[in-house]
Amino acid sequence: MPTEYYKKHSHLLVALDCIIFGFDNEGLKLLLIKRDFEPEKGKWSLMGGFLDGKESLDDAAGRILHNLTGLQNIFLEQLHAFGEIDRDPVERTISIAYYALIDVHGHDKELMKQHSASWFPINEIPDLIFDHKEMVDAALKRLRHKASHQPVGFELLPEKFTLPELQKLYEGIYDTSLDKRNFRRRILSMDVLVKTDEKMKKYSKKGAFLYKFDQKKYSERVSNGDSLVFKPIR
Amino acid sequence: MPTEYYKKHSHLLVALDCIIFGFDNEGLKLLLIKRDFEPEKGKWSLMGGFLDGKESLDDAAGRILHNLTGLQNIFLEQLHAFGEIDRDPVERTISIAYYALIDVHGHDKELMKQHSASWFPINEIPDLIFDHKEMVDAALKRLRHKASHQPVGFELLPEKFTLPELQKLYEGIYDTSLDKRNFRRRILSMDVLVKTDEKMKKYSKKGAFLYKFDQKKYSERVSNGDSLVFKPIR
DNA sequence: ATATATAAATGTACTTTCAACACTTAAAAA
DNA sequence: TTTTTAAGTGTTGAAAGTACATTTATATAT
Repeated sequence: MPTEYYKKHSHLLVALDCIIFGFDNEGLKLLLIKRDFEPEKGKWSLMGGFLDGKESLDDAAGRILHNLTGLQNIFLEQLHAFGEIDRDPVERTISIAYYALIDVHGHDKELMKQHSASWFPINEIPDLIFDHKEMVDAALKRLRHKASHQPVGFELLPEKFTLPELQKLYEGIYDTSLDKRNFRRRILSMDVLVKTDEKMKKYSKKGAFLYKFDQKKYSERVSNGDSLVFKPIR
Repeated sequence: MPTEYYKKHSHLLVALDCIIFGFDNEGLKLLLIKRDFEPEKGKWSLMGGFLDGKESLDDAAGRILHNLTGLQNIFLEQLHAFGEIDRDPVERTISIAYYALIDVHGHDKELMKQHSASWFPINEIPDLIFDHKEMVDAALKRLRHKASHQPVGFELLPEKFTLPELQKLYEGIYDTSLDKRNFRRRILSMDVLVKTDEKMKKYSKKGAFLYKFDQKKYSERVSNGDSLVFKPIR
């Protein structure tokens, strides 16, 4: 039962919006949906939804991400709470934005169709509803910062990936080009990748060796306070 | 008018809680209040309040900080939205936590009394209500991260401060000791401090020169994309 | 007046990390 | 067998980071 003190304050709608990043060896992509309800029906938008009574914020964001992608146990992190008074023209709503990193290939195409969802290159984002552009900008900034300190890049690739792919990913994230030798040396010196004996010949005749990220090795070192930190990538 | 679509979703209380850091040359301090209302009356708590209808989240956090300290235009940054279902036993409430950095001396003592507020050394935080301990831990982590990349330390000191004070501050934030010569060289090489010709003799016979932070110089360089970044301090 | 005590201020040499740069190799296709 | 293409590999010079000890200014005590 609400006490008197609590009663007099206003109760608001709480929304969640997901900034979903993907990568497809061309560059960094953003997943958007075409809104099928008012207001702003037919406009491009982040995937969102409202908080239900019986779920935490993190769970709600996970549910919304799952609704669009069919994916679970994905990298999904709270970005920021957006709360300008008029951000939603219908009714005062605050939105907690989350950003997700997914492998652009491994998700449910049927759900994509249902939501009229589509991937956009990060430099060709169309006009978005409400304050969603602001959210995307903040998410990109966060991703860039995060990727320079923690090994989140791997979340955007399949389980096995080549070093040239990983380099392309970082080049996409930072919109820059990197020296192959320096990049490989730096990544391998972290000692969190495991080389397999398989080669991937999708992008070259010679083929490139596939690697896996060793989450266990990484976690152990981090929890040892071993200050293993991804250096900023330049 | 809410559309049908919006109506069916639940409306929640939105709270704001402020993690207020200060520094007094002994170490990093946290400002807490003794709650004067139920639930958990008499227990230690972060300063908080509820979002009113006609203010943004940032404004609300500023209002709450002002209510306790009398201060305005203070470093105040959103930390995280906390939304576990049972975090407030009275009613489902989500709380947006903000953290603030203030000069421990320059605030309103009268307001402090009214709220039975008190400063606690960061290593001697008493039991706190709800999930406030979690908020404090997250804020401290954020402060440590932030202070290693951006010049936020100055927010915790008076306008004029000595290098030994600044060093003590960083030692407090990181709970470590630093080499005087290396610290001074690093800080001064950033070229964002202005030396005054005044000396402060509070802590020594010889006295130490007072410096000011040159916000303008710093901002200019940052907006030039000059990648002037506070290196992590070890 | 002189000695003493205290914290402020300062410089150098060594080590590690960063950044720039070009050739060789594997394998498919011609 | 040659050609084409991307993968893979090392070295060197520059910059930044780290460790470390003595001198200086001034208040206080003798």
